[in-house]
Amino acid sequence: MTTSPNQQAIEDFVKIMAGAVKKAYPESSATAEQLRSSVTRAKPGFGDLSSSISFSLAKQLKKAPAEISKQISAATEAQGLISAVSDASGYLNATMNEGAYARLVVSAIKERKEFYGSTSKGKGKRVIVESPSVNPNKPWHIGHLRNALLGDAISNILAANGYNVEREDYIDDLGLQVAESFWGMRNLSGKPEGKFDQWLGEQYVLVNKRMKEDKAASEEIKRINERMENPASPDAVEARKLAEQCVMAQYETDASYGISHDLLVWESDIVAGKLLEKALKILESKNALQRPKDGKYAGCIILPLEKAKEFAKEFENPTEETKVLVRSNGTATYVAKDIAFHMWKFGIIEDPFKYGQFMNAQPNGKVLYTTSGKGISAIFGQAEMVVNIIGTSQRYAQLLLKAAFRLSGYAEASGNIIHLAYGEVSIAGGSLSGREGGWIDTSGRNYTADSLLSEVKKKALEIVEKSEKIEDKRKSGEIANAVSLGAIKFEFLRIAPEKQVTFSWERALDFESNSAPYCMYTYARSKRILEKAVYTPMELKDSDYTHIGRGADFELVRLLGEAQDIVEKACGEHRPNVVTDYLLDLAMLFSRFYEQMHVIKGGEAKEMRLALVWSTMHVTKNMLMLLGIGTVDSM
RNA sequence: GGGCAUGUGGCGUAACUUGGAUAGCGCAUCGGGCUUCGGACCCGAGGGUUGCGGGUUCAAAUCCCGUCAUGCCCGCCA
Repeated sequence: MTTSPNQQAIEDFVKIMAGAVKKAYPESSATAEQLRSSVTRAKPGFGDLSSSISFSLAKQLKKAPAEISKQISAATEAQGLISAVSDASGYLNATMNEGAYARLVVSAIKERKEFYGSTSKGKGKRVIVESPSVNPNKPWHIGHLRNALLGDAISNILAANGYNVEREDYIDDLGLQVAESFWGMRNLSGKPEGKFDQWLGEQYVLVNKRMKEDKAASEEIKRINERMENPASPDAVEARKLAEQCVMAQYETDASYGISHDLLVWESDIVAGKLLEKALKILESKNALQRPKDGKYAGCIILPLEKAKEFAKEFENPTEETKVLVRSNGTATYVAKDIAFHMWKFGIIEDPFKYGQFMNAQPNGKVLYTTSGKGISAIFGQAEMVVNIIGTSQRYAQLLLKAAFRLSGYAEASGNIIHLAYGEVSIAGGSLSGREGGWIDTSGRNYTADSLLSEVKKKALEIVEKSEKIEDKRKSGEIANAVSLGAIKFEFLRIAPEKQVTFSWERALDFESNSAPYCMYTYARSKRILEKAVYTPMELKDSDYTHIGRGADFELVRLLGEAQDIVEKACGEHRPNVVTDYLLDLAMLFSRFYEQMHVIKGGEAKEMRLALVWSTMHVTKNMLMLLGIGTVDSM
């Protein structure tokens, strides 16, 4: 287990305090854990680390915090990375030994390079991330994009914490939407042109309008949908082909955003594999189900929820006493299907799938597998943890899912289903409904992921072409592409997942400050400085570490020493915006450092400062990678 | 009717899970800085009763209760 430089400093501070507390107040008790959790990053002007332990001890000691901190402070003996401890209005403030800490941070980065910041917390644990699961009859709009970007970032962050991550995309090819599109292909006159998902999505809007006006068409679509449930029917085979063609087009969007997956799971394969029947059998054997003979739910299979009240306060509402899993006509509800799918995810149900190759040229170079009627057997699923990137509107459905696991005795799995609920994306004055066509803008600038990327690219190219820093103009397109992807991804990821987003073109096209281009600029800038200095990273001499100051240089060291803490936090909270915040701090501090102290003409401090530039460059790159954002050497 | 989430300067947001010193950052506004390592930058100024009202606490943006606003959910629909 790797301990970050910051954590090491905190440990030293904790040791010092433990010794001092014992000496000053032998009658008191403060555990290492209490001391540890009392430590925070110090406010500027109060050293490097602060502890509020005196406030907690005040009650049991019946003394004023200021008096306690004074006594403890007086009893401290500096050791390790901490050079001094003082007290101020009740707080204990520790000052780090700059040279020793800088040495620790710089050497850790030199040693671990692209792995600096990563941990082995989740080593050996399989986790499935499900995202973005877009219906296979329309293009991704910017809401789906938010989902996909969160899924990609969370997957990267989990992987950086040592988890074995499986990226899955669930394709609901049996929904009414697909039946509608299927009907449209047969009955409307338009012929596919352009990108298939875009075309199909536009047609879907037309079919949907028609359904409202034309009762016969509406009835026929419903019959098609019923036939699709039978895997052997010609309609099922044809509809699957249509959906596959659409998914193929959607994966061009995946690829253009640099996103890859491991597996597509098709609803039709879940049905063919009889997952639902197996799941119901298991639930029944655990006495979690009921089959009422009369009353409101006569003929249904239901999941009673009274017992769920004990563990989820959301179930306290007395109107929700039950959830229907199978209707009286024998068809299953969404929640039932989802329970079955999740039993497969956790390996509770034996794997009935065969796997084929869907694509072999993804951005990460890996094959994209798909569930299929034929193909090879392989090890997918069997996860210990499942992260579902699904909108907040599905909160209740996800709770029912967890409840079903809990009620059937799979308490551990239930706790390991994580619903990463993100706020849905809207546009000023409207929604992005696929059905109603809210994603289509008559100005030609759509709210699709494809359209967004091409608009942002246009703007980026304008800026790039004006840049004097790019010597090789042939690279302009490539650079504009990288900058655009970064800008878009960062703009979505910097906002906490649970917050709703109202999309704005103005913000999407702003590349200044709080943005990926700002962070990428830091990288390109540091890279160029190192080139000019003809720098090769090597061991610094002891004397070099005496040239670390107390200004932006040490602040930078502090931040660099926290990278791993950030990666752990982002993972534990499932919040990529922890990483974006860190990157902004890092870029800002680097700029300040650069303005304040000359690197190449830094005299005796030159080697130390170059090492900081080199370190910042690496850490910036590592952290951007977690967000799926690449770097460019010039921009 | 019930439940969940959100509410922070004009706008977009961070800190809330785990209470801690002066609520951080960006945009916009105003003022300053390129003959010096990359100006997609930096420095400075103004702008806040953290929706509102109570409570707990030495200490509340953070925890508890109430209330208002916004969004979403509460089907044998999909």
